[in-house]
Amino acid sequence: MTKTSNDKRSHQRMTREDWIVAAKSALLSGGVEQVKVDRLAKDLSITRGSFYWFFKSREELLDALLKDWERTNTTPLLESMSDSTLDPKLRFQQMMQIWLDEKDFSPAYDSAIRDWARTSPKVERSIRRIDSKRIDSIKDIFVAFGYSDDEAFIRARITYFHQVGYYALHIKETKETRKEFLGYYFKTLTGLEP
Amino acid sequence: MTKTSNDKRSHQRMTREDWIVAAKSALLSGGVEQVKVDRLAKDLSITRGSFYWFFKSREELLDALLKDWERTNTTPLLESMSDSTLDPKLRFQQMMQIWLDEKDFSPAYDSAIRDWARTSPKVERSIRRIDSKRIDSIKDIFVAFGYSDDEAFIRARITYFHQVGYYALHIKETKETRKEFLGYYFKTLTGLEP
DNA sequence: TATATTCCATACAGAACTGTATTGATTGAC
DNA sequence: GTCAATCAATACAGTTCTGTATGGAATATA
Repeated sequence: MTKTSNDKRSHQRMTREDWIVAAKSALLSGGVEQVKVDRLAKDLSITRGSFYWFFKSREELLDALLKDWERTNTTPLLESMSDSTLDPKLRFQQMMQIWLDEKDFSPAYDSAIRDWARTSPKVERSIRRIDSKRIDSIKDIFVAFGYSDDEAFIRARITYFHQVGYYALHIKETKETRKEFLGYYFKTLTGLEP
Repeated sequence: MTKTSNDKRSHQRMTREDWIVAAKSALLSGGVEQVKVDRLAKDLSITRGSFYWFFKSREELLDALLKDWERTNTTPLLESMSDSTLDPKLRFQQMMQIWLDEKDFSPAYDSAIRDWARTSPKVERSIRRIDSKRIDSIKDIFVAFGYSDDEAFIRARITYFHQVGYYALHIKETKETRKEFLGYYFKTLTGLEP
């Protein structure tokens, strides 16, 4: 793991948050199995003595990490999608914009949590709940387009699963390239002309 | 890991293949980080002495596992999709059928390898190559439908990424439910009436 | 400046793994 | 049945991790 060492010593003393940040970074770059208090300490140039002052165990850190994800990566996204007063076309475009911007929302964080869910029932439950909420929100948009409940549901699925798949493949493209395709995405997913 | 112990002793002596099968099972249920020669041995009720007779190291086992995936889970699928003499509508339906059947192809195996790719450049290269081939094959179908190169490409992406996302979410549905939705999938993805 | 609180270093015990080396048991070929 | 090849058990050394216990340093508060 040749990772840029996040030396924190220069800063001052450690906080609980610092450990979570380091854990997140390790999770993103290598999955849960790489977030070891051992390595985090080395990365932060500090000893595990500090860690065990802030956390009871590694598990407690992982719990905190999951909470961090929920707080920073799911609530804002959902809120930004649920303004039902707007024109559906606009809502759809706004959604695509959020996926594209990767500002209010980090796809990499999402993917990492999804991988983790594979081996942790706790995480599995958490992400399943979030996925359902997101799909429902997207479905609302298609209902507003005038589609039947069933078709709106399938279109929402295709839209959402497509995003998940896109991130799962770790495609590397510039935002410009992605923007060029936006028209076709709109046409296919909504079934309407752009 | 409450896993059904694949006790092999009753059978007879171990083979290289037996270890790979056990490794695959561990990979599927818990990711690469769970395939430890230690645990495999315990699961097979044998000692690691056997393992190190067949394999130089754990890494050699993982290499063999990746090869197994390529051999059993990619070649057959691609071949079944590339019969360009057929009607595109039929080809599309055949493809959907393969995803649905999960016979010539194991989505779970695919997902597990994809997770693994996150931490292994070797695996990453492998799956990236396969993904490209698959997307190309799907694109061919949309081109046969009469779509432009660009639009065919995007529709292929949506189709494929959607599948990847579907499996990444570990959705649990009966095949009957999935079949009911097939019409809407066809309509959305191909832009045509079923 | 005393002193209590907060934070960190160090040392220890132990689990879970990898890999090597050696010997013992089983099997097939003759 | 002998003997060589194949497969497996055991013991050992070493690494990477977790968690505990304890003492010492830094910081805030009085």
